[in-house]
Amino acid sequence: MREELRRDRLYVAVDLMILTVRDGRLHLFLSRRGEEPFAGYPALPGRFVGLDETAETAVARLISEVLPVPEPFLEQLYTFADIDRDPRGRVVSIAYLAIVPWQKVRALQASGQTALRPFRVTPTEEGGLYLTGEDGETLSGSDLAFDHGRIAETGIRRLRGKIDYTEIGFHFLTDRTAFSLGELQTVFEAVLGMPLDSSNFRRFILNRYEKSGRLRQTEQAEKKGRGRPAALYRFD
Amino acid sequence: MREELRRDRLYVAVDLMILTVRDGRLHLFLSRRGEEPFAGYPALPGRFVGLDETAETAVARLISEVLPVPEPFLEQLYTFADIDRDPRGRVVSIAYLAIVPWQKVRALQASGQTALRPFRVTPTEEGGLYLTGEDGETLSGSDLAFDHGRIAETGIRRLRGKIDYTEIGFHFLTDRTAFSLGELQTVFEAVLGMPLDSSNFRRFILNRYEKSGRLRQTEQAEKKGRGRPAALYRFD
DNA sequence: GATGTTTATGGTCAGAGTGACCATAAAGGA
DNA sequence: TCCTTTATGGTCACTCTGACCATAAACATC
Repeated sequence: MREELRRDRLYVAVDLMILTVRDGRLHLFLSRRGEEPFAGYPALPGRFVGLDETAETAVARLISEVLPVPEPFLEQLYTFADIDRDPRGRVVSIAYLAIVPWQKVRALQASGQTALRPFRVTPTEEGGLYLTGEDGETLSGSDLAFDHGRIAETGIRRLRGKIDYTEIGFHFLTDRTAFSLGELQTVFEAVLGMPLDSSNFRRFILNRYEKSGRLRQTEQAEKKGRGRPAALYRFD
Repeated sequence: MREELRRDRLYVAVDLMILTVRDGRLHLFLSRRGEEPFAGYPALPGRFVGLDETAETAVARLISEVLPVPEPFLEQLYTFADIDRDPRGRVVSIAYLAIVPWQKVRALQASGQTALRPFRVTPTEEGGLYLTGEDGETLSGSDLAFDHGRIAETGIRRLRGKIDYTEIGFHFLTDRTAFSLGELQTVFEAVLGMPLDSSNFRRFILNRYEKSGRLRQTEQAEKKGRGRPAALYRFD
């Protein structure tokens, strides 16, 4: 979409918040804009919705272009339709939330299959947030292109609000691979931004998901590092 | 918007679910389409979003045209972007939820200021719903124009899910006018579709909202009909 | 190999919240 | 006056949750 946007019509785009938990911290993937407007600014990956695609297919195509992990978890977040949110013209943006396991991103990072960069997310007391890049670069919401700061704040708030009464947290872990409750707790702690009591956490999760059969303990046990080996579970 | 839609571009519309509680039942307001497509079908009121308006202003203008109650509660619901949802062309619809107190609608009804008709909402076990008009006309979701049945189902599900951990239920009652806990309970029962224990309900509401000061008991008491007069409360 | 560290797991206890009841208060109607 | 109706208040058992304490099973260090 290099050409100018026409001023006499209205466009629909999707913008995508891709989230992961890496090293016990919540991270958001940002691209860097190459073109005006906001050239050089960090931004959420986005694309225009074509006549031949739904919002969902547009998002699926977008993620396959910028971070091709198979079957990421997707959820529509909110639609932003302020008149002046894009200086090129009138663009209505349907924002989506994507959740990917860090483990799956890692291979893509190494082989250079993505230009996205992870930023550590630190929410502020007032509902805002700031973002820290791997090189230490620190951004606040207003440093993002367009209204992407506001979109990101909305997404983080949504995620935080949903994690303890939906199964959304499980999507940070690799599907079809067993995980320990400790790993799941790390996800929850990263999302909520506070430490949790492991004993209470385990009781909460097992009461909620094991009795209903959604979560099953596997035969295997953890093999690696320090500490007592954890039992491994499988979800769904 | 009588002219044809162009096939080479994309349009954005808002569709509005206006809900009220009347006689202890949840009602949804529907219009009847006068033109093709779906001429004669019941539908959610909607309008196209112009270049000079946000989605919010489009919704505000829409409701002032079809059901002019002052300051209705509005909340964005979901954006529907299926390719074939409108046979005229590609129309992306941002659905909104509006909540109005029945008392405020009544005057408009009497003076013929609205062509909308209230339909009693009855959700089914499977997440669908059917709608009953004042004349006994019964509709299922698939009897509505476009994908409005699906939109309505989404809205009802959202409302039910939110009523007991947000203050959304209060918006069914007249702002700036005191109400009894019995009236509030009627709202909750209508939304949830089941009777509640009045003693437990009162404890729930007072614990939740009175201690934080959002809900205050007024000096007044109910005057009317049978039974012990209720204390009147004011919210916010 | 004994000891300490680390992580996983299990249990207790008090307080909050909730559903199912029962009881009483205050009005109008028969 | 008695009955019905609605509002209000309280009890009791059960669940959920946060704050702890204790034990288990691995590795690390000396």
